[in-house]
Amino acid sequence: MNMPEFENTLGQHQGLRIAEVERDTGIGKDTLRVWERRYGFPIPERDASGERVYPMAQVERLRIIRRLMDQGVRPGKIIAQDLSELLKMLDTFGSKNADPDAYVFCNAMLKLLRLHRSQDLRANLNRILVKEGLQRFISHTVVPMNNVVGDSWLRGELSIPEEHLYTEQVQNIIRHAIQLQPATSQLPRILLTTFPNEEHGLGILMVEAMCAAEGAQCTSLGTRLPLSDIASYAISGDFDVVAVSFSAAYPARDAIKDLKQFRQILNPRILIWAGGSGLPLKKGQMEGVKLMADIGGVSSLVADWRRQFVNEAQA
Amino acid sequence: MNMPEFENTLGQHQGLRIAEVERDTGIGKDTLRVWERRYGFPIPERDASGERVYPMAQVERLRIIRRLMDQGVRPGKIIAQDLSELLKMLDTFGSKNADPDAYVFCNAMLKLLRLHRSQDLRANLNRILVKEGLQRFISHTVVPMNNVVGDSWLRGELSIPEEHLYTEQVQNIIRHAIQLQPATSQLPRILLTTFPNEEHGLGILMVEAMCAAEGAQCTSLGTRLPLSDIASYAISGDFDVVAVSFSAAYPARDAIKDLKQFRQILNPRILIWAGGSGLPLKKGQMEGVKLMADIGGVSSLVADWRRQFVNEAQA
DNA sequence: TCACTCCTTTTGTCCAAGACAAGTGCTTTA
DNA sequence: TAAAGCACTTGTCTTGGACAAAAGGAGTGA
Repeated sequence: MNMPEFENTLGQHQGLRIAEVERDTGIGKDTLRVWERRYGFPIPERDASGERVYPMAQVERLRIIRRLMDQGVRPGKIIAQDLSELLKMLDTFGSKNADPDAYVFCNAMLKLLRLHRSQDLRANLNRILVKEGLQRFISHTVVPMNNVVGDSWLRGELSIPEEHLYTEQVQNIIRHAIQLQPATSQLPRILLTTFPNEEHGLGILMVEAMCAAEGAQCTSLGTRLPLSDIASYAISGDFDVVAVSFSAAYPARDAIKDLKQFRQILNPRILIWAGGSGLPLKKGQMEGVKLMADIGGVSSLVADWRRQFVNEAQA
Repeated sequence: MNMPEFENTLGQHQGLRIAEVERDTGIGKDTLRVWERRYGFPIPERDASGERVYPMAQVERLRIIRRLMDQGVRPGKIIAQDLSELLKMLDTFGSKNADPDAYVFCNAMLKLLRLHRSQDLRANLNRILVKEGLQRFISHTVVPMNNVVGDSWLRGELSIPEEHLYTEQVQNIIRHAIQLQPATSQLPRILLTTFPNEEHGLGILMVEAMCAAEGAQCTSLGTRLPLSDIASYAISGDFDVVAVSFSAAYPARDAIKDLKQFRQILNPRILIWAGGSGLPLKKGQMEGVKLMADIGGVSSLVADWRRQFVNEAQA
């Protein structure tokens, strides 16, 4: 039962133990050891009893590698590479900024974020929400901001706390707006959640906001729900749709694989709506699975569903 | 790269892999293996390639063992014991329901939860919030409900989706109430978050609610933030206090260890407030770390801080 | 009765090197 | 163009041993 081993005086942490590196980078212990064996990185120092101690520099580099891998780069290509190479590679990843107006606004918000002016950030976002309405706020403000924030984070221009702060603020605002919606009994009944490996709840919250604004009955179960539990809850609660989202960090193939598996165990009567940047849109359609290509399309998805439902009811 | 392995048809998962057991019980892979060797439990089955497959029954039992250990029981005493013995022991630890009124109310809410009547659940909770006020709502309604829900879940009377639903509803209500608080510039400035292994945000949200109601400046960064990032953000944002919470799922051992480590890297000027059921309260005080034994005490913690701050300012 | 030290037992984490299967990507074939 | 075969990549699991921190207990002295 070994100790954190924070070196000598005054919180100078010179290195982390393997369990701590796993915590901070999300890379498993086994993986760290096998990388060392195979690729020659990271090569930690050893403490008095021969256990690995990872210098902070290596941990930082591991974080960068992790980010690149989240973008789909394969570890073998990058682990042994130079640090400057890694940083250069990070720059090549970035999303296309469509709307120039939004772009200007986003950068202003980004500046507030970097200055940790959370109050101002919230006030500004709230202002836009009131001005534009919930749905336009989501599709024309939150979505581009997510992209800008995501890109900045990728390049290391934003720290993790700053990224979290942004997410918290936006979530609060959206949740607040949803709460203000009057209770409804209109169809469809939509169940919202994410799969066990997806811990980001912002995506599904945005979907909920769009649907709630259309007057649909939304029930959110938060994140990380086992597939079988979602399926049984959806049946017992008589839902019409299960909506799930995938963040960019979700491995694209797993998304497809998990969706297929979920489609198999879910009652065929219930539709699946899937969205998020972790989803490869080009991939083939599945029966009974609608891909939400952009968040703006969710409104029309609800409308389409109602049209079909009415048709079936008439038939 | 082994798969989640959802067994054959219809989402009948007959067993879990060791990584999944770790995820669901919070007991580490190494620990599971060493228990098998030493105590003879759990003894999982093996799949075609010789890898451990834990039957659900064993996982359930592990959950119970885990819960008992969270209460301070030592593993050697209980791992080999009979299941009925374990359940009996668990009853002796059942959270003390002090207030009989609260108890009745909680069970009514529990019934709503089991019926998936989320609207009614929300309405009821909201009613209590309005009637009692935010702080009393938290300490006299949410806390007992958390206990009741936690106990029910442990005994398998609640499904995971039901537990999630509860958490979502309560979080929404509390977040909503916090948002309604006017902006303040009173001290202390409090930074709220959780450590990387703690994914439950309800605890820290409750703390935020208590502090916000006292007029303190609260900034929440959500969950799962690396220690070094918390520390640097707290310094750069000129915070007076960092508040963290530990759910019952957090290994008590790690809670102390991580707190010590964090205390070392955090600027000594900044206080740490730590709370939650994952925290062994009997444990010795640390310099510069206040333990929030019960959520009701948070208000007075803020008051104490202010008194001390004023004294120092006068000196 | 309490507080302290010393000693034994308990207990979680780490290590090493090997094995393996799922996924990827390249090449060949129809 | 698409399917099929094949080699390569990569994360996870395996075993049994080792060790240090924490907990419990015994003994001692105030």
